[in-house]
Amino acid sequence: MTVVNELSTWMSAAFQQVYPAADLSQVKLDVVPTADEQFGDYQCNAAMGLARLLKMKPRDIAQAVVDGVAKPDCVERLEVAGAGFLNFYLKAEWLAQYVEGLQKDERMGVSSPGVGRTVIMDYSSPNIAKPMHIGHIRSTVIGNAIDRLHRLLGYRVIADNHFGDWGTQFGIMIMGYRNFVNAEALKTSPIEELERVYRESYEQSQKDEAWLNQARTELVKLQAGDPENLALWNKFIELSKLEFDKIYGRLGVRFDLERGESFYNGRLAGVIQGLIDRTIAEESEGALVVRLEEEKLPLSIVRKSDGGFNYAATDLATVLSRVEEFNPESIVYVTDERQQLHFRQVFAICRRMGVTVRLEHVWFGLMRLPEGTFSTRQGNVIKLERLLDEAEARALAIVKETSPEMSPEQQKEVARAVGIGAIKYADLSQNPQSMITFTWEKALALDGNSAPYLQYAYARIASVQDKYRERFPGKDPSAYPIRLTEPVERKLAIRLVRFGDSVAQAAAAYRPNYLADYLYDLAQVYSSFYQTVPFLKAEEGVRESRVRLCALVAKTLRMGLNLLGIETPERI
RNA sequence: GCACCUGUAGCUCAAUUGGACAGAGCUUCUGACUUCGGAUCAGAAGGUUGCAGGUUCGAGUCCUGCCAGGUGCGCCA
Repeated sequence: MTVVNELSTWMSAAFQQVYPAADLSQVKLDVVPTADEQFGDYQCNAAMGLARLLKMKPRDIAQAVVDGVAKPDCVERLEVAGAGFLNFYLKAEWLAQYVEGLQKDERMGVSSPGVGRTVIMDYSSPNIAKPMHIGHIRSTVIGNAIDRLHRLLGYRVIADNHFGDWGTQFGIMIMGYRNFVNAEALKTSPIEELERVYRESYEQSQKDEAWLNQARTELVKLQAGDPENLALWNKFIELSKLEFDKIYGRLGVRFDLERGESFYNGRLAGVIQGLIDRTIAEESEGALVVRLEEEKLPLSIVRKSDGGFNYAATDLATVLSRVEEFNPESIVYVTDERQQLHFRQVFAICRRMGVTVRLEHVWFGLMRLPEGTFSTRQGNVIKLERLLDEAEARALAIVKETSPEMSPEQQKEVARAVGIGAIKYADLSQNPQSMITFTWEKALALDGNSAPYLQYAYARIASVQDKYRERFPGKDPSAYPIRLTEPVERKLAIRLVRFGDSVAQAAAAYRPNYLADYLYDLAQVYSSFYQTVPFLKAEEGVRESRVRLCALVAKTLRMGLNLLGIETPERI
């Protein structure tokens, strides 16, 4: 149980006790961390909200609680301040005790609300036969962080990479392959060659009607199971997956399932028939549509007038299939903002079909270049591979300069962790929904609020601990109690205590940046601690207490960064 | 035309979902002991939160109207 939960529970009971007649259900009684440490460690803002309900002054309401109810054990002082805020100041000894407990707790105070619950995560989902570019990194990195957060909270997470492997692009693709492919190029860089072939065939189709018709024919043949086209299609998938796996390997991303859209082909007709039978869908201009006026949404086409199914049909079939097979509590999609309407329509249709699973669309802002949006056709895309290479190269230049004593292999390894970490953190530290303008400078920043700042803090702690063992061989810091005497130590302890809440909050809101914020704040307080008080030169007892605090910060940073998919080398 | 999103310091972004005087980083300026890693720390400067109203104890956050940008909207996924 986290401190917030404990205090919130107490707070509710306290209000209940003092105002038994009031209907408290409509007021938020939660206790939250204070915005500013001058107002204590935690605060409750409920008294202001209750003022109208009780027809009393907020400060009087708060004061009555302070006077009328015994404080919880952990609280030193409970004060009424400002307009009617209730400020909690925790006891130093209790804090120290709690922190001792965190050291023994492998989970660092993170609770397990997800035990026995299943969530399906649908993220990354690149298109077959196209290279991954910077537009794919957000879905992959944000989705993976949300995935990891839920796993730690005890959820059974099924991460599914829902490849785009069944679009109309395959007709054009097959035509291109037959006419333009260069076997040599296909061997050395398969995806780039496939992309080139696609582009050429696409251009041809734009100016050549016969070409386009032939492409359509090839698509129909493929969908009808033509062995030759099927073989080509499988080849595209195989080559693409090899390429994707390289990227996923570098990013530390793993999926439990890799089911492309084609996996659901066999179910499409049945699902659509169900919509017809239940009169959810109707015919209009030859197509089959679902009208969504009640939901105030534009209608959705679920089957084209030529009888073909589109992505709405696929997504519906996917939901039904997932529900049937895994019975999840929720399905979470991580895609860019352009798909908001689409998912709202799909979710609305699901509800009409009686699907009760919780459906969440976690959308993020489109990534664009300073000169505008990028697109495959304009050819101004930045390949993900190149971005990762560049990040590692820049990190390597710095590592060589600052850690010349390391072996070249070690430098490379550190540069990898730092470079990839920097890229991920640049994305995860901001609100997913904000639109981001890509610049090399920002994506690869290595100072200030960045992954290397956190990794640096971690590496310094590792160094402190090595030096401690060196200078005081055989000594166990845990034999000494944790003492919180300096203000900065108390500040640090409060941060440690908040880790569990921070993780829970980030997961519940699907907002990894809450956790990134927390970690950055923790590292800042630690850096200040590191700079202002001596560890190894402090007197016995104080020294051990501080070394123990260092260890706890290290543990928290390691766990927290791991949740963001960022590594923590012992030396950087 | 309709719908959704965004607008916060010179730049890039936060803001515990309605809470206390709006916070960081970058940039600029000042300082850090022959001490545990200076990829650091302490400090300064920088704001009418796009504009105008409204709701209430309290608004960057909610409502209305404008302005600017982005995205989507019957046969691509």
